[in-house]
Amino acid sequence: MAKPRNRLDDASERAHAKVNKFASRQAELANAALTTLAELGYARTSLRDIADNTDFSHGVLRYYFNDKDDLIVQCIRQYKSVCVRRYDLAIETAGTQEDLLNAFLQKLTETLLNETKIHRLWYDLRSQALFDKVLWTDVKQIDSDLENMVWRIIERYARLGNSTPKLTPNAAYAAIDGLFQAALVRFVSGEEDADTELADELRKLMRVIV
Amino acid sequence: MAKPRNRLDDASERAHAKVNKFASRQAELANAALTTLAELGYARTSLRDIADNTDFSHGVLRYYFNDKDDLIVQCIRQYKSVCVRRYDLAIETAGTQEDLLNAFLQKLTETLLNETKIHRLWYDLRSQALFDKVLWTDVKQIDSDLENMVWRIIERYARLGNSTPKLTPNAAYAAIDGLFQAALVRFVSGEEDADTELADELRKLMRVIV
DNA sequence: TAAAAAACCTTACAACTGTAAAAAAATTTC
DNA sequence: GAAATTTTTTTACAGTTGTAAGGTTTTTTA
Repeated sequence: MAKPRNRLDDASERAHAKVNKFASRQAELANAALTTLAELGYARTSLRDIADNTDFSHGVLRYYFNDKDDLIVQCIRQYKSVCVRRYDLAIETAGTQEDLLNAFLQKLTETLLNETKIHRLWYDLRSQALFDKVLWTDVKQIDSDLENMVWRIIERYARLGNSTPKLTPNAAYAAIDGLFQAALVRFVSGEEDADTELADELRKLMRVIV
Repeated sequence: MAKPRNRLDDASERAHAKVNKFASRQAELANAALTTLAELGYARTSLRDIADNTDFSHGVLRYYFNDKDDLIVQCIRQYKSVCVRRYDLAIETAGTQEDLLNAFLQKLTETLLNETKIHRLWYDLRSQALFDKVLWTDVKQIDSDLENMVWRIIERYARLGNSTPKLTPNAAYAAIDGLFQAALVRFVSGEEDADTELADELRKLMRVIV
């Protein structure tokens, strides 16, 4: 039986809707900011640049975010939600070591080619966080999430091959991330086969670290 | 027998001295810029910030460098000259695999602790280069020099142990650099034992990649 | 539907940016 | 030691920055 609605319910529903609307507008703007930042980089992006990629004026950004850092932190969180569970399906469905590795490398090279600029931004922001304490907490959180993601893959890879990882989660992520970053650098600088090189290198690396 | 000096010799000597003086003043300023950049990061450093770390006014920077990018490129070259041959002596004198690894890790953890800010700047500039083509050539050159340096170590390490490297120079450098970068992040964020962790992780990594 | 509130836009501002030109000081030249 | 040149400082400038305040429009409220 439906609850009879009274004035209080109406008010709280409206309030709720308002919060949601505010949040979704925030997300919309953060998304536009993400695009702009990915294009220009942290150092070269102004609030006006970001606003130019929306239907709003740059003053509106001040309405939805306390300041520029606040906006960028929201951006980072937006990024996180996109990238952190990318490989989970591949991990679960893979039945053999080779399947798992193929699925992982497939996704990884795919995102290297298709989301190049976002990855470029990620490394930019991670560097910035070393100078700007405000960004630090969120960046660290994403890095940790990525590390966990990589470790889930490594653990499953090891289990499927009846072996054990030879590195700590820390080191395994750092090494794989290093290879990805280097491949990104190569790809941005015009090497078209950066993706297949990355896959080859990662195959060799996986072979020795588990 | 001393060559009799004539007017032409004098003139060319003076010209030479002048060039040297200009170059050494350039180097002096680039060095100050390096310090400031290391402190504040690329995005937050203005020409006035740099000049404040010298006895000169910010207009002088324009006299010695064409523009800001020119100054920063000189900075990067200054950095390169400092860092690229850091491990050569250790490589040459080491007689056993263990000696070599110890010497390498010793130097590496030392520079992690003592030159933290310069390393932080390096990763910052490498990220910037992905957005700014002007920085690209010099950054790429340093990256390549560092890769060669790491590869000399790996090759010698392998030879001393009668084994062969299991990764390409590319991948070996990327993995080791990844570990170093992660250790830098940990150290900057306050983990005091980041250096010993780095050493442990690198020992494990070296064991499996050659 | 009039009043109130929220959402959004325009404009303004003070600080800072890289660059440039002109003035001053120091050095070199003859 | 006067003139010319180089080096350095000062000052100026036009553009950009993040931020804020004051309106205007739109939506909600009663």
